[in-house]
Amino acid sequence: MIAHKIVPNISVDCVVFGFDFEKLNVLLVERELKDEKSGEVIIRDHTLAGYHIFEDEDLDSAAGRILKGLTGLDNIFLEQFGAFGQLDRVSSPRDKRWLDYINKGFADRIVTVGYLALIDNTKVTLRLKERNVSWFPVSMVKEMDLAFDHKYLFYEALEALQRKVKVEPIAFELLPDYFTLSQLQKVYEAVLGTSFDKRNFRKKVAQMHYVIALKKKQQGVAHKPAQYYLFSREVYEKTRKGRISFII
Amino acid sequence: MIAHKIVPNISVDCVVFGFDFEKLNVLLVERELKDEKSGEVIIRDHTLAGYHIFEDEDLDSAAGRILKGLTGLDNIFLEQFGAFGQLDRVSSPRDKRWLDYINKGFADRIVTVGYLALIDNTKVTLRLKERNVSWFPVSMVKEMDLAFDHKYLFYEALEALQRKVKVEPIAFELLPDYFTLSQLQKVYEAVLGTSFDKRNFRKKVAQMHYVIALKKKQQGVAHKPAQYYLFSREVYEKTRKGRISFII
DNA sequence: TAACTAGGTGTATTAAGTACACCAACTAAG
DNA sequence: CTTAGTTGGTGTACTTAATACACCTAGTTA
Repeated sequence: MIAHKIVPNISVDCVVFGFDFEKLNVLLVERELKDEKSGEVIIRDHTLAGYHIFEDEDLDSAAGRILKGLTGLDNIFLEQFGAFGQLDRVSSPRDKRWLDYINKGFADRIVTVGYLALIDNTKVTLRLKERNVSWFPVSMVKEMDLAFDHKYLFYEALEALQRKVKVEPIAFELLPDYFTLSQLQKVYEAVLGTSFDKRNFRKKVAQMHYVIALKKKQQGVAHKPAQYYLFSREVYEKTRKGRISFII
Repeated sequence: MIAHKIVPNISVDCVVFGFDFEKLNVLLVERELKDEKSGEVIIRDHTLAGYHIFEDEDLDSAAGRILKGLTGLDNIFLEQFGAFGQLDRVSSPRDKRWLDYINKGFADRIVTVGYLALIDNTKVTLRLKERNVSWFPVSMVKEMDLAFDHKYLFYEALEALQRKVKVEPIAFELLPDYFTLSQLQKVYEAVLGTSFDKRNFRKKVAQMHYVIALKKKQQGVAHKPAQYYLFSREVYEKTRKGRISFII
């Protein structure tokens, strides 16, 4: 492993969303600081997944590297949702204390680039517990105190997700390759915090020619088995409507 | 004037759009480098409006400061459209030469935060020529070589503008406080690069209750005088529809 | 074999998008 | 003072999408 040189004042934070067929979850890293002498825990709270960038990597690569480290996955959906450089980003006494202990060499003034990541829960669940990383329901995160300004970044990411999901086919990133229409509906409901009428929802999906029915059906479920569908990016790219209308 | 300490590896670039009732324009700064001995011009091309951030200012403040310097205006519409940290951002020989001469103290690896700015042309036109700054039609910029990766940033900003204008009432930022419906239509057409049917456009505007007819009319024009309208952000905020439908 | 569960379907109404043509009000030129 | 030129302003018919709403189906489990 090559030792990479860190850029001290630029970092990347990832807000990683996952869907467990019930609700939307966020990946948080537990931060724990023990007193050197007594061993007593001084700080225990949560942060987003983030780290400084290296001198020799792009921003996107840095985000990819961080996610790979936490989830073991490559090719995760990743998109910037903003850059954050408030002077008071690291303001609370506990954050300062943390930096005093841990981050000694790093600058006080850090600009962080926020990345929204969407992952298919069924592909992970793996190496999360080795590290102190776990899923938290979005509803719970809203009640938690996160380190630094990460609560703010979380909200910004959530809003970006809600904005984008209405306009781009990114909900599929939260589902496995094959999914049922009920699962698709639940993702939209979980992300947007609403509920849709089943028949109207399916009517809408029927217009999306890039959501394609498979021959497979569910098996071993205690009800009428549902049909599986897949999302074809290829068809999407070809048939996307160049709507030039505006809706404000 | 206080001397501010510069953050060497973080900068802000502004893509400033303006509308002259005909077409969309972008503000570019002429970059000129003369040979120290001969006085011969070695480099002459254009860049976006940008500069490094100061240690003691936020990103938004930095962007605001840069715009204030170029246009004299405060309270300009400003929004991030991305952060750019490619390793090869500064790649061409002329860019390297430029940095050798001018930017001696600065880092090679610079992350820049891109800001989209929209301004009402009628309020500027002022102090632009004192500095080597001027408006270029978007169509012309597409044909120009800009310094660094600024051509790329320009396209990213243009796309962000086109995306946002369809969904948020930002077209008004490009118009004076009072405007006619034809002017409003022309902004949309200039930004999106299309044309709309006049009657359908006006039908749509009629649904926007935050576009309010004034009693004033145009004067001294060689045709039927048009009515003036204004955009009320207040009404917009109150009446914006919480559409939870998705259109993909 | 009955109870349970989620899957799957159609119709009527309303709202919005689209295509399309003519008269009105003002100035400028003759 | 009349005409030409220019942009402003309006309405209708048709098509498409959004919404509201209720019942039968195909499996598993008790």
